[in-house]
Amino acid sequence: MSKKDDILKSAITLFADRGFQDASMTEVAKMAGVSGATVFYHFKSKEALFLIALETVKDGIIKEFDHYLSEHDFESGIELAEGIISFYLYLAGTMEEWFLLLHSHYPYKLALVNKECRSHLEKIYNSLVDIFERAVALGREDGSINAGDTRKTALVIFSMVDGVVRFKIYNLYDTGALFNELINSCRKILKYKT
Amino acid sequence: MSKKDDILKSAITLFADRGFQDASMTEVAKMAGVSGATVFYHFKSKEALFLIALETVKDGIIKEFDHYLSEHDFESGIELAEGIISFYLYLAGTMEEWFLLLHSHYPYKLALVNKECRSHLEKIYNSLVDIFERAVALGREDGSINAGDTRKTALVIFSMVDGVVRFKIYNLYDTGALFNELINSCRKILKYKT
DNA sequence: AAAAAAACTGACTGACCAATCAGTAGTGTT
DNA sequence: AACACTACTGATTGGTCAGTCAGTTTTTTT
Repeated sequence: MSKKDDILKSAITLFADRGFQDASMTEVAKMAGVSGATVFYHFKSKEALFLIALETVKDGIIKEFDHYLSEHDFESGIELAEGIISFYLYLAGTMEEWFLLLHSHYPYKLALVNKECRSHLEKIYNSLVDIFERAVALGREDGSINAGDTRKTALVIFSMVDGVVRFKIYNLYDTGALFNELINSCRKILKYKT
Repeated sequence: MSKKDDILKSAITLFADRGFQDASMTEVAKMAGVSGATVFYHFKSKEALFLIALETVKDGIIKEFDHYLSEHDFESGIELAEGIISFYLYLAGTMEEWFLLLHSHYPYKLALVNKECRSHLEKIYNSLVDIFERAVALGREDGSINAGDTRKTALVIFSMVDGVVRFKIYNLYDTGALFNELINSCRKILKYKT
């Protein structure tokens, strides 16, 4: 792995763990084992480094979901939906850094004034909601899902799952104990007519 | 309102809007219309000010819910649950600062090393989940709710509602358009047997 | 009105941090 | 070996910030 990659990896860890403002470029450099000036040689500013970190997270999430969906077969829309939910929770456990970064306030503040940041966030959330939406649409075709508006149903399911992820990464509740209840709740939302 | 109150009010606004690290004591002082040193006269450190801000939010949320519940009558457990959800979303709209503060990363990081912070957060979340749980328990008694485990059902509903609130305060989706879908989804989760 | 206590302030300090720059080391090309 | 180019660094700078302190103003008490 190149030093540039080391820096990027350290940056993701530190931005996730401490937030943008509280993670210093000196710390990033130290963690990556390079001098402070080297960080600025590879990334022109702290904000630029953050944007590339966010882009890396974006690409990672999309790639992981593509891989998961291509490797598994599902018998119905509702099974696909349950698979996606399980994988989302699994990913939030193994790649906690990504989700901490996405749950921090900074990117959403930056998005208000920075087009690139806004674009990354939109891409991430649209991709995720699209994945949920496709499952709902499939289920409505095969009869396993009877919920009303496809997009809105996908959004509510996504809100719920992401809400549980937030509880997990902020150490508020034990998500493991909640998994079955979450799947059951989603099943009810999807199965029954609105 | 005393200057101490002015300072506290400004602190809540700035901590919510910029996060702990990015809100400076000088800015708090400026917004409150006092000198920088006055802030330190009333609050011994930035962290102490944050803790009192968090405590104020805690008291505010609990008081608002107490007031709402004492002023309204509900015919069944499920109606109570729907009322609570509506009021939670309403509060997140009118008192956005409180929820921004609760959705920032800092208090949860601080809670790992600071007992008082941990205590405030536990009080807030336990109070809120208890409110949801009482509605579920009531509904199970009067037959309007048939979901399984009371506590876990309350937790999942709370996750979902708080997830939608996060989308709202981070400007990700229009929550207004999602309100009916959210209420319908909750109804399904609560109404049907697990 | 005098004394005491509380509220408040301007000026300052030491620490930290993002960013710069001049220069050095390494790597490949001719 | 000379050249060019990329990767990297130590030292420095200008700015910001939390927190302190000595001293002033305001309020309360006697």
